[in-house]
Amino acid sequence: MRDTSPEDARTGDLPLILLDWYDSHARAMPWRVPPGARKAGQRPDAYRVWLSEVMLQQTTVATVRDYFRRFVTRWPDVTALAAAPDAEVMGEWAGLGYYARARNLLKCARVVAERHGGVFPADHAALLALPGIGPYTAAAVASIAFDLPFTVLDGNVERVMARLHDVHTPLPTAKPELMALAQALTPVTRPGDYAQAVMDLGATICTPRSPACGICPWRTPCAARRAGTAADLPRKLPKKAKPTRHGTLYLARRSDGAWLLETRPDTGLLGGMLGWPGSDWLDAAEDRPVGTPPIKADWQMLSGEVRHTFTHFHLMLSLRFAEVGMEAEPIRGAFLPSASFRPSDLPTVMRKAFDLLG
DNA sequence: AACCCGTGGTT
DNA sequence: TAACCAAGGGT
Repeated sequence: MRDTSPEDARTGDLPLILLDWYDSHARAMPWRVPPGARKAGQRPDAYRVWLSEVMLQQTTVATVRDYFRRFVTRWPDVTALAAAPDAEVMGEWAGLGYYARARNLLKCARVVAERHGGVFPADHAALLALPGIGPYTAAAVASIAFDLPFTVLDGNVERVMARLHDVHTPLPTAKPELMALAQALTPVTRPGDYAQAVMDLGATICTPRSPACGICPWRTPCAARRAGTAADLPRKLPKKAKPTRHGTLYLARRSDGAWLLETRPDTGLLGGMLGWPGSDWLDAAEDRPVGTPPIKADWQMLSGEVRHTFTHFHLMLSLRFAEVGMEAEPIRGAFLPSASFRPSDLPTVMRKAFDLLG
């Protein structure tokens, strides 16, 4: 067993202290190879690492687990994913949010399939050049899948570094400073396990609200713990208030059970996703926007209302419902046969509207 | 550089 | 209940 006394901290062996902690405290995840197996030479599949990392962008592990399992069951490798129809991938992603991720996921899979022979490049710069792979994900795949010594800087690492070094500069200004501190600690040995170890530390011990400093493997060298500032770090610039927008959705059911839906344009909010036709969504309107119905029908207003909050605004939607005959011609959207309509293919705000029908 | 882009759980 | 937060990337 390696020595983890305070002596290590003073001699600057923080990475080893953390790796020792990780060896016994690593969280188990479907895309992860545990530290014991990694030491025996096993490496995680780069496709699974990449897929999990994209899903985990701004998304909790608990939410990602089931999506990840469904994706790898349906598309076991990048070639299979690259061959999938857009609508199937967007439908499987529905509910996860940040739908540009799914569009870029497909673009990336197709580039890897066509230009890299179906193999993810073991090269940081080549990874960074792929759609949907930014600085964090490139470093994560390079280190976790290929054990290349790159430094991940996500929300966890920012928090851990801000506390370890008692950095009071608010985010996002502090980002370059925190990156430099994180890079200085990244070891050449086991960089993949180290990257996952820092994130596990941030997720389980060095948590945002009440950090468990008493059981932290870095409690001795931690400057914020010494200063009593851990729970207040990292500082963040205040966020803008969210405006409230209003709009109307139209839900039409044909006599054969088909639903009138449209695929949204692949740019902007809910881009590329299935949804109910409706009005524009406007700020604090005196009169709620009604727009133009997508089909000629006897529309009835529903009493209920959909409330939903996006990243940067609240939304309140009123609903109108109609039953139409087989001869009816949509002005917008297309009828989707009930046999091929899965409510789970809808983004959450649209599924809320469907659920409101009962 | 600043803004856009989802959702669900926690406090 | 409202605010905060999560393995960020694109433009």
